[in-house]
Amino acid sequence: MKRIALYHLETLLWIARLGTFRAAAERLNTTQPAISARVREIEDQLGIAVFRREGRNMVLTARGRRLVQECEPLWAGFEKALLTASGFEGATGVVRIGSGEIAAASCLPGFVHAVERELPGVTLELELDLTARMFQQLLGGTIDLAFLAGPVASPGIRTAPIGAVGLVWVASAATVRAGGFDQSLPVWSIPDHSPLHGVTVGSLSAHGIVPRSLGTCNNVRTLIDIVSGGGGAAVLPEPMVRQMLESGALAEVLPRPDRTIQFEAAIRRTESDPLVLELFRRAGELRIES
Amino acid sequence: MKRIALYHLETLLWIARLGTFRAAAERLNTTQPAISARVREIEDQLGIAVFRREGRNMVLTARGRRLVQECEPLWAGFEKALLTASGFEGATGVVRIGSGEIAAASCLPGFVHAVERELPGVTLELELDLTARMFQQLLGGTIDLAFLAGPVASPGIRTAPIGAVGLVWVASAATVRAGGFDQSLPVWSIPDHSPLHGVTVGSLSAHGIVPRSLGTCNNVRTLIDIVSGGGGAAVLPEPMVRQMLESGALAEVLPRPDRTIQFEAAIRRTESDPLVLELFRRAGELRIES
DNA sequence: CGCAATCGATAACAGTCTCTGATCAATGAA
DNA sequence: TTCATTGATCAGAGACTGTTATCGATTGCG
Repeated sequence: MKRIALYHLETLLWIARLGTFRAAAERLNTTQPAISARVREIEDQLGIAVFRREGRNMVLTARGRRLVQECEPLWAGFEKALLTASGFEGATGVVRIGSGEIAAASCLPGFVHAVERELPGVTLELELDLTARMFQQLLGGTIDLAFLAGPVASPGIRTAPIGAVGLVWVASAATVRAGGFDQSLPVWSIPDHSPLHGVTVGSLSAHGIVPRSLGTCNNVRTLIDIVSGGGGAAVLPEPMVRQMLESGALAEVLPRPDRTIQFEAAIRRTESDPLVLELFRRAGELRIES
Repeated sequence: MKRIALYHLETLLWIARLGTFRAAAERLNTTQPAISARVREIEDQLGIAVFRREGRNMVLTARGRRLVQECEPLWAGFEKALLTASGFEGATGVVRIGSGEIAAASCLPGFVHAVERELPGVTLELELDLTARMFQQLLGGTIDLAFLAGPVASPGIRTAPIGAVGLVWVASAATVRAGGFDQSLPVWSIPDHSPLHGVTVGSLSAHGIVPRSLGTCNNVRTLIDIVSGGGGAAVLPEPMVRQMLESGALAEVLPRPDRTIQFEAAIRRTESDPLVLELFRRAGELRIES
């Protein structure tokens, strides 16, 4: 009984969350046989069946479910006790972070740097994806913490604002020299998932402009490449193009839109891992500014 | 961080209780170097000093003390969750039981047998000692559960009555044939720690008997040997001499005293180990009768 | 002061455990 | 059926844990 370690319980909790041994193995950075072995150890030690075969999946038995329920708060409390004891300096573990591309450009460098400086021992695994998919991944347990653009709200998700960045209308210097912003200039934007899209459309109609075309690209870096290559104009986050504006590669072609892009950090509302909560707290202390 | 197991915490808790690594090692049925290694593992994992050298002892640091305080209920919670999950059938561990000699004769056989039948995997370590010393051992953590004779009360100790046995005045058959109980017959008893002593003295004065001598022996079995060898008369628990009464080796020499010997189970009031609490609960369900 | 007792640290070695990687059987979907 | 997925199993390598036998440091006692 005493030979049950914390990672046994952690394993149990992640299997319960993710549904399969394999997913838990991936989440815990190990292999499926190792997960099987841990489960078998738990069952041997306790002398009960925690899982029951159901088709090709394993499902918690009644006792197993109860055990998980009882252990979850205990495990969280335990992690918290250990982490606070070491002032989070001895924090160890892997935290998966998802981020939208715009948020990544603005938030991730500073955040990652701060974590690596203040919490060595914590490994971050970053994954850039669309905001929409991020929610699934958060709720599904594939990621623990997300950085998103635009005010979002969803049941089961807890968010904290971490700042905003201004927007600018830019086009390549060559485009400006060739006549500036007129109706013949293509406009590029991000698919309508993103708040950037709304700002682009709104700003165009506010200026009474109907562009020749409104192209979209789901990758902001590529979009910048397109614009800087003379492909048209776009509304972009100021920090992402600041350098190119300063170097003259890009130029502003319309007044800056009033609206800003809000950034938020997000976690599961039911998150109990103290390390994730601590990272969320620290993320909330980030102040992103133009 | 995840590599900390439950026994690491248990180790910490027992060091905190007992004061030295060595004592904890003995209590946990292992060696002192193993304890040192566990402590080092905890400190390495947390990156903090849990103990500080103080003369030739190790003392908890402020952080260490806090960690212990926070972990104690968590550890108990884990143990309880695991034990209840397995219905105590998978219970594993060593529980130290202290017992007075009289209580041992009346309570231990049944209790030990029940535990071995219903809770295989639980190892009991029995130690017979004087009631007075039992309290020290309980409070000091050397034993976890005690069986005692006579109503006792002490701060820091929780007790539960588990029954009573009647008393008989006995002497050897030879002694009875030689004239029965008269003033010339020596009386034997236990030192005044025990309630038996009070009963012996009270019963003598109630019968107006002043014995030739009142010897004491701190070992009841030896005392029985003395009496059955013709050495005198004594007040003894009925179950302990029943067989010798039936076989005729001993005979009753005075009316049975009204008073009985009460038996109680005792644990630390602060006890948190679910296994010990469970054994205490089961002990409380014992019903000892004459 | 010297001596014995106690405390904890350390090193070497043996035994055990745990993980990985490569399979295999069972199940369900195309 | 064929293929993809899930978990079980097994052999081997590597890491970990515990024990024994020591050591240095400190304390208490003559």
